[in-house]
Amino acid sequence: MGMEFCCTPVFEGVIEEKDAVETAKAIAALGDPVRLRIVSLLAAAPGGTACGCELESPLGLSQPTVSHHLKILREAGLVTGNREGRWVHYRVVSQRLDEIRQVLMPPVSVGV
Amino acid sequence: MGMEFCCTPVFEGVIEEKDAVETAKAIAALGDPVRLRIVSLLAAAPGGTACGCELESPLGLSQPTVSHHLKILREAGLVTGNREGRWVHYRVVSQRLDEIRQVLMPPVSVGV
DNA sequence: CTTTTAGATCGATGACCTTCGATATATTTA
DNA sequence: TAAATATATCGAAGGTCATCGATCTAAAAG
Repeated sequence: MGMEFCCTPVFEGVIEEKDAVETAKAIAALGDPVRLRIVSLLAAAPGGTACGCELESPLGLSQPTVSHHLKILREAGLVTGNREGRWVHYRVVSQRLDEIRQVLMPPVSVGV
Repeated sequence: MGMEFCCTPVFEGVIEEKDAVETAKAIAALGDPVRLRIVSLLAAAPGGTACGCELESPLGLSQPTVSHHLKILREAGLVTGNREGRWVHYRVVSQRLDEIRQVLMPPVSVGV
């Protein structure tokens, strides 16, 4: 119980099943090579945004498949989509990435 | 290319498909409620270790199922297992968790 | 209003994944 | 050696997921 760390350690107690299901769902959204690349592509895009149609070619996937992955990322809160005319501009939600990273904070106060 | 950050930003360039597959596999290993709880249980265990047989009851799963998940976590480098007599003492690999967290480092230099 | 383009949804298919009982292997104990 | 305990592996059943073509909705352009 030292508490000399900047962020709340994850596994102070044992994570409960209900929380585990919810957290795992968010992490699983990133546990796919296509979705990992989508996040990467959005982050590297000029202005940090890109529309779905711009992702199909670099990913080498069909439009429905890209739309499917974007939906999963959206539902996981990892990207947002703003419609502008015909296009939907997608953007990475950095705060959500931060949250997931904090969940994976190693249990420094317990280990070894 | 500022480099005013303590850690290497993730998405400087776009992650390549090959790397994405490998990284996604590691993240997917944590994208499961059971395996998330296993990591939590190991971290909370006295000395940071526990054998497989101690996990069955709190997880409410059969021995083969627990063994299956431990294998996935092992192959992802997230836990190590040291045999001592009849038991295999499992332990969380904090460094591996750190690596995954760094991969998810938000693209601060690009966003918004 | 018709055509064009972007995006979402539907339905199907094939692959993968979780789970278990049964069984095999490893190691200690009697 | 025989029995008991911990772990790993096998094979099967059931569910979930990624992917696509076809289709529908939304919005701009002609």
